Amino acid sequence: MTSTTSKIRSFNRFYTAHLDILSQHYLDSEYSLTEIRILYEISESKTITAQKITEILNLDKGYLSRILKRFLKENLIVKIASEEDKRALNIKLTDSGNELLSVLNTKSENKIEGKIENLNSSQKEILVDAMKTVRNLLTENKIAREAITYRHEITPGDVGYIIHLHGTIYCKEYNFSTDFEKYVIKTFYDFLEKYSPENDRIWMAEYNNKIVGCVAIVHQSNEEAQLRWFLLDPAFRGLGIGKRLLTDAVDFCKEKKFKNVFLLTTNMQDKALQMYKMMGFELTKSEQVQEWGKTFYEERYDLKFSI
Amino acid sequence: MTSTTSKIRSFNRFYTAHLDILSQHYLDSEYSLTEIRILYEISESKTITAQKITEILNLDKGYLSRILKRFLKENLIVKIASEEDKRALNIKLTDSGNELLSVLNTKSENKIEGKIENLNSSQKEILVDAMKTVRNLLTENKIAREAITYRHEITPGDVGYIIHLHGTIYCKEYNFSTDFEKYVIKTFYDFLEKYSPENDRIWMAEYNNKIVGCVAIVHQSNEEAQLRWFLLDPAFRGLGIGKRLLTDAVDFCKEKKFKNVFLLTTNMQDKALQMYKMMGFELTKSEQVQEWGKTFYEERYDLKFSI
DNA sequence: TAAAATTAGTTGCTTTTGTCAACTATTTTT
DNA sequence: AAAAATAGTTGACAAAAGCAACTAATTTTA
Repeated sequence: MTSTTSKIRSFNRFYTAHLDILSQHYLDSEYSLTEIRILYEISESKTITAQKITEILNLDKGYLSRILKRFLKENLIVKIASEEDKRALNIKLTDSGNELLSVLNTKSENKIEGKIENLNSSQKEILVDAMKTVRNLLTENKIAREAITYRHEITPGDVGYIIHLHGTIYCKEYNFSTDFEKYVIKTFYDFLEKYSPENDRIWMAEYNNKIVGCVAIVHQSNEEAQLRWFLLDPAFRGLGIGKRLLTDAVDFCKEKKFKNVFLLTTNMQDKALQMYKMMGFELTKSEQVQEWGKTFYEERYDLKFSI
Repeated sequence: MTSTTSKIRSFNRFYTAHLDILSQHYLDSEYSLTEIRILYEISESKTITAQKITEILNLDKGYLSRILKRFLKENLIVKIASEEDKRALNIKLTDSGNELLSVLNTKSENKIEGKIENLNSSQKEILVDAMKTVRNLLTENKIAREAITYRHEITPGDVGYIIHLHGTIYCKEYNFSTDFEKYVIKTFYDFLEKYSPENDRIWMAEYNNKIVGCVAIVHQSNEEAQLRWFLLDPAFRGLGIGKRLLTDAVDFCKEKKFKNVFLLTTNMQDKALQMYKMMGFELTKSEQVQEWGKTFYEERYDLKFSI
């Protein structure tokens, strides 16, 4: 068994080598990698103090001072005495500094282009998405709440993906067989047959353009609706996504003036049950059944809206 | 619009900073990053020549020679005269070299552990998968044929994912509406209702544990079968996956002694049509229809097996 | 098969890169 | 108003890396 950590270390070694190759071309130029990074930082923030650069790039101030001195002599930067702090100097790129950087950037981009030239556009998308995921997870040391987006219009692929999530998650967590997925497929087919954009709605939570959680309200009559397909990818629990989805669903029921909303679940879904109860749902029926390769209680929960 | 290249550059800068932070701890030890990498390379290949190390790590041989001299003095390595080439020396780690490296490795792993401690196991899986994808795409500058795996047992989640692929790909390529996905859901439900493991089969091609292509054979009688759901993610075309899937499907038909296999498609699927024809399928029917928000020809192709 | 070219590794010398501490001028804290 | 901290500069120095000349062995070539 190789642990997560050692897989990450392996990736780190790989990426170190990869970055080394990309930075080779700087040897052609008369500037070192550090010098170019300094130029890049100056360009990024338009105007910056030396102090700030040492912080960002972890450089010794004496070392940086000398590099900036050279840049000044070569007319790549200008130093402008700061108004607020007379000790500090605001550093800016000159036109020729900008030009140099843009030449170097182009070279760097060509080098990268060469590394991905055989990938088609979909593959490039896969690459960029994966990088985004790596960055997100490493930066935050968690999945950022802000990285989760919500929507409720059904677009092609959504229903299939939600079925897929049901199949995999229920198999992983409760060891349900493929029969369960077949059952979900049936429920979705029936739903789509009777789908009324007015009275039915599916909410989806997404991370990196992938659905990670969902819930739906399906009207049964003008008075009653069913809450269905409440599901959250285990990787995305504890981020308030479930609460947000359920709240949206219940709010929709109120807005549509349903008098009652119910849901069918099993006694196994402990996490979901907890949330249902928190939203005010109450157990109204419980029955032992044997299905999808398991024995469990099928339960009905109801939430009545008082007038 | 930010291009792929600039997104990659941005990731590179991010990861450079990330690696810098991780390597900070080497400042505590009396060895430089280069020296540790050398030790690591020696340990990896059990026994290695100096020449090989210079190639792998891009080091000057004079520089390396001196580092190895220090390692020798400190009893971290031994140099054993090579039998085959009397100029060369085989380098090996001593016990204390191994010990040092393992201490450093543990430190490095702790540092990484700290970076991911708030991720749960599913999130760690997502991270590792994403790294694998990045690595795969950058190393090969293409998707490696060997990275594609094939299987034909239906596991939970498969059917949902295949429906999802149909929905997204047909929308992307032919602008089909969600009605098409609904139709696919119906076809799968019907299939699962009558599914016979003996006479029906679905083949799936996977990359990184994700389905990227599929095809199925559905028996109609003892004599005839239908080929269905032939689909390939655009990112994975041109790798021979389609051919492999179709060949498997046709071979299965031969094995099951069907006399005829047919498929229904549209005139729009030019790429798939080409492959069908290559496999020996012939057009037997063509009819104009208006569906899923488009007008097109629905076509039937047949492949008869001569006795 | 002997001379020429190449290769693995070492060593002396040099440049580049980076560190440390002392210093000035200014700002912030007490 | 004095003390402490901060932005930046400079001199001295050490570490990291590169270059070229050299030895000894191996491979190529003619």
